[in-house]
Amino acid sequence: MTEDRLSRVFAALADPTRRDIVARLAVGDATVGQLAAPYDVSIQAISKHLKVLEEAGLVSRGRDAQRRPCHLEADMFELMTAWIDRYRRAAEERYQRLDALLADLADADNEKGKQP
Amino acid sequence: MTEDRLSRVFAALADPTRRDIVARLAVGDATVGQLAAPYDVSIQAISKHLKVLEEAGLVSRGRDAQRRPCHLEADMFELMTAWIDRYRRAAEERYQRLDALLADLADADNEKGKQP
DNA sequence: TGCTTATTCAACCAAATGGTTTACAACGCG
DNA sequence: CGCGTTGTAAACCATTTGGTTGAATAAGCA
Repeated sequence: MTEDRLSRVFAALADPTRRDIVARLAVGDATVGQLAAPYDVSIQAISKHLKVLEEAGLVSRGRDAQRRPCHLEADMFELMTAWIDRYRRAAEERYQRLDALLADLADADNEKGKQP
Repeated sequence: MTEDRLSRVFAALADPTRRDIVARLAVGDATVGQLAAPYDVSIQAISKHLKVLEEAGLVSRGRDAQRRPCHLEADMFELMTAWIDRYRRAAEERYQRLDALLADLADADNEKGKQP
């Protein structure tokens, strides 16, 4: 394996067409042909996009005769939200500490100002 | 503009080095040199990464003499979580509707079974 | 069996990406 | 002023990516 899960998930969702496909699959499962219909790119291009989404763990595929129904694996989203939340929260905490620090400094200044 | 905000944010975070930098900046602001120190790539490569993060709106840079302190813009994370949550929730709802449907079918079968 | 439908595989191409090196700009300091 | 420090810009290179077309595979149907 050359790249980790998180990288593949983020990279997969960096493409607007793939985000579109995810949005479509959130409504319900669909075949490659059904997913390709709205776009004016070849069906092979959509097949490639689905492979990327599958390798990222965002989509799984079953089999129904010639068709390969695609299914959204929403679990992968939690992996991303976990990552994002971790650093968003850290940044927020840092901001609050800075805020408190500035408030303290302001207080100190006020104290000083009271005895010229 | 050739690509939308969301695409740039996802693409920026698809690179492990850039996710590392975000993690580092969540702790506190830092200069390019400080951010580059842990890696064995050139400082120019890190500078490029920062440019990508900046264009994605994830990082902003001030100026302190020769130094250009980098600051994490945590707001951008909300854009992502909003997108993710939207489709995760849709997929969950769909799953629950399917669940209810299957339960109904099972009930119907039970009713049938009661009168042979 | 052969025909049609649904999908993937393979080879190819242009553009983007992540890295390098060299050169250059901005600033503080002696 | 000249000098070291800090960072960006430019040119270049290898690899990846998103697309194409044409051939191959898989399964239902006449």
